[in-house]
Amino acid sequence: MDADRARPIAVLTGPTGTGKSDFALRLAQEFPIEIVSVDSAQVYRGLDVGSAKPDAAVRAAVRHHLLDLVEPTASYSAGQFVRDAALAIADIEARGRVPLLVGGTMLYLRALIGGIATMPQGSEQIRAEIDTDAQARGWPALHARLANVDPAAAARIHPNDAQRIQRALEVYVATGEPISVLHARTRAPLQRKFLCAALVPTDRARLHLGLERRFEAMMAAGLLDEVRRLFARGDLTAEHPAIRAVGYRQLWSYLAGGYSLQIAVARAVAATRQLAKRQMTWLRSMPNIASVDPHDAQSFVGVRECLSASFE
RNA sequence: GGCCGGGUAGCUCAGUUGGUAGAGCAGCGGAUUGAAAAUCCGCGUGUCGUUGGUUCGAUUCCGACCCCGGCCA
Repeated sequence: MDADRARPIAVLTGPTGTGKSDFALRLAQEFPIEIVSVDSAQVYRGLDVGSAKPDAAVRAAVRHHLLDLVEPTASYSAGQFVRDAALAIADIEARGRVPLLVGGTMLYLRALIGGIATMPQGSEQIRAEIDTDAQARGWPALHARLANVDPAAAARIHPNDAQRIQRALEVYVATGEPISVLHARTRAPLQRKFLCAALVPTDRARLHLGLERRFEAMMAAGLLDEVRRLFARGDLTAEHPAIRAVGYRQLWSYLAGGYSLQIAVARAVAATRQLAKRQMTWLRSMPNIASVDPHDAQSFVGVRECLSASFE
């Protein structure tokens, strides 16, 4: 058990659509691995084909954690993820097995590795109040209000970044403390080392082609029906985080009459490319991650080499 | 074949009363602390269809030609 605690935790990340899950399954054939998903869309029940969630057969073969945690009406979060992931890792290791973190939600990953400040979770009520205020006075006015109570945060947050202005004010209203002060108290949640490999394609054009084909495959696998089911529930709107996910958002707009299916698909594919690009921007800024090109013939061997110290 | 539109950034289009042009989207780079597959910031030289003519100067005016729509034969 103490040997386990000293052992670094393996992480396999990278932009969307690069084969992380496939590699994870192959690793699981060689080592006593259980997979911990690091994915902000797969936590929602009912988001299956569009989130590339492992199916029942795969989940029967290899145990997966942190899938289907909440209803799509709910709002999951990075803070919740850190707690859930820590519990999953402890559970896996307590049974003598080895966790492998797999996924591309970089904020979640960074929060787990580097920590996230202890702060109140989002409050519907406070956010609604701030929204009302913003409607009346405009976001620049709220940015100015933030500058009064928390100049450090205001300096870091762009006056147009409504979401972050709102969050900073929300935290101040809820706690009476500036969010910048809380951020400064951030500490790593786990006293563990991490061994990180990332699948990062060198050839951008090839990545783009792959993402387009992948989305078409999702459509062929019934993604539109899946979104129709969510649409028909009646308790979801385009504002819910689950419905804002890539693919779901665009098909939702199509169902709501916003534009044609053809345009929805084109926009969904573009949104996927943009997601992959942002994920790669994250990776460039994160230290100690070994990059492997998934198109390289030796990529699987490379990943196994990177992570093997965690498995033995 | 005739007439009418239109051919300008990868795409959709605006514009220049003659001084070589700009939006949206896409793309690229960046930020990222409980919505993160979210949110936000920055980046715009392209034979202005081709070719002659007029002009100090043409993408803009005139002619011819080519291509794409539509209408008429």
